[in-house]
Amino acid sequence: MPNIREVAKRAGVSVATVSRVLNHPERVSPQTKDRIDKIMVEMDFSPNVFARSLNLKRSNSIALIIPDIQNPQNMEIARGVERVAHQKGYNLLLCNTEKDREKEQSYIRMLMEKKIDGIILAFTLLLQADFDEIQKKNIPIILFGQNVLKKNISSVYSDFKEGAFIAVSHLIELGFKRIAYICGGEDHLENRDKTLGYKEALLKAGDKVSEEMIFQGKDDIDSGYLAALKLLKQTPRPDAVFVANDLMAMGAIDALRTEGIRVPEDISIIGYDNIKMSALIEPKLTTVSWPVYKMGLISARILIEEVENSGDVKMTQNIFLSPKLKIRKSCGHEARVSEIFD
Amino acid sequence: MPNIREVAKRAGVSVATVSRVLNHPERVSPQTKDRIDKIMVEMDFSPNVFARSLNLKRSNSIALIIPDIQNPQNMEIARGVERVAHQKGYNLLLCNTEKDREKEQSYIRMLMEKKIDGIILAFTLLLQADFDEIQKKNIPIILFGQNVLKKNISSVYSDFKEGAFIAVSHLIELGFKRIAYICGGEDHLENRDKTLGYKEALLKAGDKVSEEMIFQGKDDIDSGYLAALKLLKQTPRPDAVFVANDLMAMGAIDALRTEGIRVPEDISIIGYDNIKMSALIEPKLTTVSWPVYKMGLISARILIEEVENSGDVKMTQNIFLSPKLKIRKSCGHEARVSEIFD
DNA sequence: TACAGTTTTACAATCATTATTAAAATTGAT
DNA sequence: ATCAATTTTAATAATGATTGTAAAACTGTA
Repeated sequence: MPNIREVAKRAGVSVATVSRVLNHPERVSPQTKDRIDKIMVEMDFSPNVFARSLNLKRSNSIALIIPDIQNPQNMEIARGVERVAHQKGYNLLLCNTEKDREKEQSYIRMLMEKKIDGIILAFTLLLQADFDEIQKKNIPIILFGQNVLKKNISSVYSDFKEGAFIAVSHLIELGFKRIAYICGGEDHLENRDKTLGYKEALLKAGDKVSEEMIFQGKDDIDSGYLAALKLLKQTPRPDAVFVANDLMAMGAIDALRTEGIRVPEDISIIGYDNIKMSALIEPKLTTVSWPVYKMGLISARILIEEVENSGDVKMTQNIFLSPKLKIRKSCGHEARVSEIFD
Repeated sequence: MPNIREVAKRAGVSVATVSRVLNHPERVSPQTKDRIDKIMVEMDFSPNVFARSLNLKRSNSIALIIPDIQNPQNMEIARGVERVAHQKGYNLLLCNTEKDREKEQSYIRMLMEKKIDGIILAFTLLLQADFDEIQKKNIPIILFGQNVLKKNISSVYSDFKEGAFIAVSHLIELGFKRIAYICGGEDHLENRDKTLGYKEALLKAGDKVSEEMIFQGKDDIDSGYLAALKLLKQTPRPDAVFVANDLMAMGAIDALRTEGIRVPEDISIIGYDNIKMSALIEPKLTTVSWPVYKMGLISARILIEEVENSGDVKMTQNIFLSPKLKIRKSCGHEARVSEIFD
């Protein structure tokens, strides 16, 4: 593993010239550049990144912090981010917080010490104090999926309140009267937004919101299963359920099936996320889709932009992509429509 | 962001002493250690990782290379690896090759330049030449899921040939006579192993292997769907299918359902992987399970062990975990058993 | 040859740490 | 108080690339 000095010696030039070939090739004559390039491959030389980073104060890596690596939506973010990062020559550090604020904070600390170039924070549990800490260190961050505009922090988000509103309004239009709600962990802001959307849709339709119709889940399959079992004990039994994500919806459907309840004939279900699997279960899940992968791409792009233009005045971008209803079978659309016209 | 010199000055000691407090606290008197510790918090000092790495020639990060971030099994590996890495104070670089050998090579090159401490290579497409390259640089690697022992390279694997053998043997025991096979990308070694297992099981049972019963998939849902459609055109129609992974199996079941073929009444399906979702579809999928998450944990553990003991003589470990049949509904076990006793 | 313009050099400083070696301080025993 | 042994600290070198400055060595043209 040769260093720049040896390359310079072999080429009969100064280290400054070799360095310039590496960093400002336009300031070096094409002939010498070619010659030095050749010698570098020949010697299998590549500049020592540690030394370079020490000097430049950049690591050429970005980090993605997600709450749950087992959630396919989280992985879609990662897929998008990885793609852009690799394409732009950045490494991607993956940080899975397991929905644990302490682990998230520990990661943040680790990353700041590591002098990471930038961070994408998805569905964060951090508090304002934590953000202040990060901003003090001047590390660019992108907030992903957070519908709260923070001063000087760029964000990429989808409106989960709106999405929930659309979903529940759909159920209302189909004529359902007792619409239950299985919500996700309330420490996550986007889940609170969904709750707001659920309530607002009911209120707008003149229905009243009953807390007994809200069942607490924890964003994963098993908690969806459990919530559905509880929900069945409710009398009168709900005739439709809005589930805050597809994973829980799939758990819920599984529970209903084991209990012999038919979906959508006995109960309609609507999910959120439009994960790939939601089209493979029986009945195919009606759900709210939002462009996670694309949002992952965008996040990485604007993060890297911020990293590379950190000299200029900072431009804070807040990018918004809307959710859309994806109608399939789990709300028995066709069946219901005819019922309505009975 | 103070440096070690400023801390030293403030404490009235030399930088060497501060450094020793950081790295060999036992070689420093408890009083001065305490005093300097206090000053370090006070000044919010943390040692510069670039300078440290430059000196120590280690980055404190490991990389995980996987072929497909969208495959839940791949993410289970990542989950295990991330857990151990974080616990031991390492950062995890995530590299998604998208099953592209060029991208995999480009990552390897990037990582070697980055002087990564170690690499976990899952389901690699690399050739011997690539390995030689890596070994020349002396970077510890762990091969994941590769049933090929390479000299001086530790590995963690499950026997996919055996798993396929178990699956197909199960179908044979259930009395199926025309057992088709939807295989995964043949450039992946573990898929070739599964093919071997499929053939061996048939041969052992005295059945003959027919190439027309083998359908090429590409490891994802859609290719499973397509393969199933082709399979239906076969006459006589297969009465059971071994699918090389659950993702494709789910795609296949979806195709069969759209074509009005019942599973397991008309065709039985057995998958591979036992992904969480496989228990949520209708019918619940019979499949072969293997401990991916655990293997992820182990991989990270032995990798970090190798990284940290790189001074000692190297111990090559080859760790093996066996697959197990998970019987659910998609082969119509109960139904079939009774048929057999008719 | 002289001149302007471009390209390259030599050298030092910088980044922040750790390892090595040598020196200083402390301890206990006499 | 003295000496040796031990502990603790200091001083310096090494890690490898980047950058800047001032001087030198090349171009080609007139």
